Amino acid sequence: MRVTINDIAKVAGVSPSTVSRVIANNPKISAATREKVFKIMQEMNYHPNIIARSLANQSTRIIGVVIPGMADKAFQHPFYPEILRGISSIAYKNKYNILISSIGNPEEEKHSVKQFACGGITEGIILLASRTRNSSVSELLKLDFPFVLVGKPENDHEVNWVDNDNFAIGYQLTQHLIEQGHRKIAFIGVVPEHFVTMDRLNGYKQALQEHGIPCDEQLIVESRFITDNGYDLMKKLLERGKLPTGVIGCDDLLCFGAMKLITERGLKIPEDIAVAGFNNVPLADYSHPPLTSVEINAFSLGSKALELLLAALHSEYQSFNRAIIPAKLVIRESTLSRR
Amino acid sequence: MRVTINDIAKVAGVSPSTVSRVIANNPKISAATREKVFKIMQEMNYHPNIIARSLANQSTRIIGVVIPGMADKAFQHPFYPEILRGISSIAYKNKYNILISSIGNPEEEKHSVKQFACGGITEGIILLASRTRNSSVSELLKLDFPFVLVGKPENDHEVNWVDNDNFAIGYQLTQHLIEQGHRKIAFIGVVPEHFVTMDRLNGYKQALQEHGIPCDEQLIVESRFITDNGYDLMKKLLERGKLPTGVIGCDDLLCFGAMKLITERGLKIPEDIAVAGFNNVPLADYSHPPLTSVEINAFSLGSKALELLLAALHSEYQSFNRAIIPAKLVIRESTLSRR
DNA sequence: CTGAAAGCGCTTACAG
DNA sequence: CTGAAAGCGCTTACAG
Repeated sequence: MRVTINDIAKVAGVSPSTVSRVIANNPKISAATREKVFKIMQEMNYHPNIIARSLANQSTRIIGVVIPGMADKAFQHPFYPEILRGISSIAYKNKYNILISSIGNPEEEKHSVKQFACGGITEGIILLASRTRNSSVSELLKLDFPFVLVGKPENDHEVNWVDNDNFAIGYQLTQHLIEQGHRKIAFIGVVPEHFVTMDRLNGYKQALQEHGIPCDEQLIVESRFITDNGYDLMKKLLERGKLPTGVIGCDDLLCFGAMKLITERGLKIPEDIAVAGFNNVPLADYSHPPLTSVEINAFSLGSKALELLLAALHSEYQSFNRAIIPAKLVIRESTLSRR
Repeated sequence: MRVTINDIAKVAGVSPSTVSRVIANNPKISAATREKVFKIMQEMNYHPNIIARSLANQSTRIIGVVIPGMADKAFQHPFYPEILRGISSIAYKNKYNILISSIGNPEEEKHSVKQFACGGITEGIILLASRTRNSSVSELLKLDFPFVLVGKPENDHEVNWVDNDNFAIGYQLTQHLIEQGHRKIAFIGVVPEHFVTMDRLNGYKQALQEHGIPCDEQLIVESRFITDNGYDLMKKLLERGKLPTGVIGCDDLLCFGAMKLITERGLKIPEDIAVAGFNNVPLADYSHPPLTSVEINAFSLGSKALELLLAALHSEYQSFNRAIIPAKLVIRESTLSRR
């Protein structure tokens, strides 16, 4: 069916080895035969079979991306496409391809990870963390298969990982609100199983403490899922009889919901309540008022993750590396008191 | 290094063929040897090499997904993850894997498409349309490689494709506004190169016409990119001296921007201006006020696309199929006049 | 500079 | 029910 190396070898009157060497740009081939073979390859519309090459080379140039959150609606967060873009940009530069896990539930995730790691399809895996206890991490560790985690692992030392400094981010955003004169600052959307939210919360607590503001646990609203909506969380907060002057939401999307409730209650943002989020989603600019947030550079999280992975694959010596991607406070109207 | 079929054959004292048959669950193998071989496979932690199997089978069970819009920020639209989820759900059920194109610019896209199609890695391709003139379509057509387009092609007849009926959707949404008493309805965000937006616009025009409302071209605001923001488009509209009572944005995200400007100008939604969009992004529920939109079922677009592709791959006879995914008007406060 | 041969790890008619 | 052999389409030491 398809044109193979043998077909063009025959037509060119050379051996398959020679054709292979022409393709590989082996310098030992004479210019004459190189030309001749190339011409015939063109004419016969030859394209190397990547699978065969992978088998012979023992190298597939495919990396797997496992997205645990893909099952649920959270996957619609702009964060994920940005990470994928980042991964993809580095993949292209290094002639790698990206295989993504097709997963609905944790069962399928496990299966995907196993298949990627044991099936010899992928050379390495990028795992997008979503839960604190990620069984895929221990699985990959057990298999001794190269991978990079996007997000903080349970144990720093045996894993390659990339993340923001979420503690610092939480601290920074809280400090910004304190500087704007707030002392009653709520923190909504903490999911205890998610390191990200816990780290941000701890940053918040630290900032309060350093400014001599006692931490009121009643101002902290937990959430069971990262997808819970801010509207309900905000409502829960108000039902506790707490009326903060500032609200930090663990994600911008939560903030939009919270802002809706605040407005419905006839309160003004930022005059009555300032609101700030994390992740700087594109819409943060277009909410009403525009939302102060923290740009986490998801693109860089992705590209750096693949860089680490490729480094690990091509390095002779094993080491466990970590990369912290800088984040940046983006101040908008939702936290600007006009005093 | 890795355990191969030969290794376990030796240990089990059978031939590699037998091991292969055990793996393939060939019924001709005796229960006894089956058990024995399975046990040793377990003990030795054997996993078949997918690449080798692909080469022998001439079947990779990998399908490629090419995302032309991946280059730009538009990829952050919740639409894409949803499509991917849809594709992925069907992929998992059919034991297929998904390879995504790593592309930044049209050049890279072309390269990806060629590689996927000619390299023998993927058995078929799902192409997410983004431009009217998609060179990848003609490329794949020329290569006679199986693919399904998500979005409407230039020529219906030679392509498998999946889409919503965007004309009907545009019509439906416009009619809803007309029913709410609006006669001065603007339509913003038309990108002439995008079939989607043109079809929706034509539906709008048709609805106006059927209700005896003359179409005022001044009320239609074009956009150069799908990523243009609604804030600016809305501003452009108002600068023309046109003050509609209803605004339809070609995408919900545009509407959020438009709503921001409207509110800034001291106008009320929906009392002064009703706003409605398409695509029903998750945030439509949480905007202020909640945004009327059209649910396009992106998940189904994706899953149906893969279903069509698999059908095409496994069918003996070639045919060009088309699937229209139903959409549903979701009415929220942004268009509910309280008269 | 080029070719014959072995090998990558599997599958599958063909015999028996 | 099982094995020996050929083959999938490449690559790459080894000779020459």
